[in-house]
Amino acid sequence: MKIDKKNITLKDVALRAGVSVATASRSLGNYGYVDKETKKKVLKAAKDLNYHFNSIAKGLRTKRTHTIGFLLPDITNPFYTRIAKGIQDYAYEKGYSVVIAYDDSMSNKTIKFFEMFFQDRMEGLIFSTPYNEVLEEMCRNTLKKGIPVVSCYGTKKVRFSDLIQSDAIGGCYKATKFLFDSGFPNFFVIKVKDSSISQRRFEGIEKFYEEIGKKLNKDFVLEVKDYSDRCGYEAAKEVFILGKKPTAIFCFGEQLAIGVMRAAKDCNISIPDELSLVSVDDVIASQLTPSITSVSLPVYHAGQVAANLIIERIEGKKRIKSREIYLEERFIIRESTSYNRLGN
Amino acid sequence: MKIDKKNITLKDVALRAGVSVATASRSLGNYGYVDKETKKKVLKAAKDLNYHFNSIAKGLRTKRTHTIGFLLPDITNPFYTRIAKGIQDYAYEKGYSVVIAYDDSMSNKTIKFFEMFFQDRMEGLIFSTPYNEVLEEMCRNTLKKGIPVVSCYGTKKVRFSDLIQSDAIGGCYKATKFLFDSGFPNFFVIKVKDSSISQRRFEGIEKFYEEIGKKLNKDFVLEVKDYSDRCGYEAAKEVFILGKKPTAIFCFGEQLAIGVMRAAKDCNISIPDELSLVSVDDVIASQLTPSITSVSLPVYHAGQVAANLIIERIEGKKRIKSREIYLEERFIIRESTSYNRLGN
DNA sequence: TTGAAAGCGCTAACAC
DNA sequence: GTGTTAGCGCTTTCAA
Repeated sequence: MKIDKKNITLKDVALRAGVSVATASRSLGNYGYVDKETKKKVLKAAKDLNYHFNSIAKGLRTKRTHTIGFLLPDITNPFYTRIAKGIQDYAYEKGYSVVIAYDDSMSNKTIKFFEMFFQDRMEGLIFSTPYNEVLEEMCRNTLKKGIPVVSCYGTKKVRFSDLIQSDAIGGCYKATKFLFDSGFPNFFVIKVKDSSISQRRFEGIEKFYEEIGKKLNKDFVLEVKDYSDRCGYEAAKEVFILGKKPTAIFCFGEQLAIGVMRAAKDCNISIPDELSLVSVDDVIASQLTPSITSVSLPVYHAGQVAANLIIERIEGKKRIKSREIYLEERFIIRESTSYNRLGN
Repeated sequence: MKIDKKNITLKDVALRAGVSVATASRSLGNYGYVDKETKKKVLKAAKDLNYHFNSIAKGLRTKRTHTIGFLLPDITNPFYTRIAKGIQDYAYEKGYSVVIAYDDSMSNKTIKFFEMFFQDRMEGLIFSTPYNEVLEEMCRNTLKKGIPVVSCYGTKKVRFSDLIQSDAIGGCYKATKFLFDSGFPNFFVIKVKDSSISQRRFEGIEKFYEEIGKKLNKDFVLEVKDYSDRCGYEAAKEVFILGKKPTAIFCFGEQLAIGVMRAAKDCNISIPDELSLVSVDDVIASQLTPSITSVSLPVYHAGQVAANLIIERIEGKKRIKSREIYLEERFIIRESTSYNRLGN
């Protein structure tokens, strides 16, 4: 295997084309005045030499990197990588590359990310992570340097240029209406304690009940510790064992619903024949058997919006005021729900 | 919001610390001879000024970027992002950052990636993508420039420095033995036509049969077009409708197995009571109900190995010969399989 | 329309 | 131990 000795630079290209580096630069960079023929010569020389542009050098000179950093909590979770895809697809289109990093919710990794973020002179920050103190401080730093920050389904409790959130209230309102119309006015809810998003989801349910002038029975609300399948399993199992026989359960997270499915299986309760199940998130809901009727978040679209907002700011069309955008959630009916004629 | 006017450079730090840029550089870079006290002064000055090192400039000067590119087909698939995580975790430890890109199996995106790869002067390439012509050409280019290339569960049909593959034969051997010992000597297989990995998996089955001196009944081998859940569904459904009543099915891909579960549900066949199901990949197998007994690939570990190999080469401990590493697959017994006393 | 030359922020000889 | 200085490869005045 032969290895190219020396890096080909603009100078080499210019030499071969018989022009100056300035002209070569203008030809390759598509700017300034260059004679058509000259340009053609330069392009040919570059191709002949197998020249690869050095964007490091360009970056040093122009102080631009066309790079956006995206921080997410867990790279193996499709919920976040779908956001990442939305961001990248949009950013690439606009000539930006995006560096994806995850911090596994560990602040030492968050610190490492920001070190890299600043050292590599990234031009914008998008994050989908929950609150932590390092993030808060770093977002402040970032903004102070004039670099825009967008929270995309991330925490609301730090400084940012723009924020994208889910219209959780609207989504759960739809789900509630569906359950009600399907004959399950007394469905159970599994929500997470001390979770602000769970709280907002709950407001969606309350809103519906308010509108129809009924009261929600607090006995049907189950509060669990976190969004894990284990919590869903334990909560459901307890209900089943106590013989409460719910006809429908609404979970505020997909993993919770997966736990409920397992509990139902254990107790020989058939979904959807004996129990209707509704979930939120829609990450693998469609792949399960039965597939789960879900409130679906437009994560890919959210990523695109985030990229759009940040590039808009990077390119200077920045409005002073920060924006908060709430993206609508869809409600998708699948196999895990049925119609209940009895209405109990 | 106040915005920092000017970028703080090494010069500023040196000025404030009352030393030369060289000394400042030595202090911040931890190399060469620097007096302890001097170093302390420089560090303080840097902190005071909120100095952020400019790795673009460093890169230009040293011609090193400490960056590895990782190309995968689909960023929303946890199979690949677990590899990515393995790579990043290892690389970060060694002071490298990794740029993750996906090409959605579209060669124009592959081209874009390599443009970026060369322009940004990345020092190593890892890919998990299947064969395509652009990839082949670009890998050749990359190697010619002296940049190492590692295929991590990617195609074997291009030039590379090192290759990591799965011991598909061994994994399927284990699964076959399990099915046999569980009383299912006549299980059905769903494999994919024209897939080299499916072919190797099949060899694992044949190997077992050879050892016990029996012949595999070809009637039990189902060949489908691709690895989609749809193909799994259709193949299984047809078998069920024909009344063949298999007692066990072994799928060479998780999505195939998901399709089989759906078909079984449709036909009122209970898993595992009436049908045992074994799968390969282990991406969401543990989250399904019932959870699927699976051949599990050590993807995270594979990523770490890939990162290790490439960094070894980048740092010059390169052996001439290219290596091929086959990583063992585990076999995990879950709920989708039972024991068959009848043995038919 | 093209070229000469300065300089982006850093490192690494080399001199002191 | 520390400072001086010449570039790394590119863009961008400015002058021709």
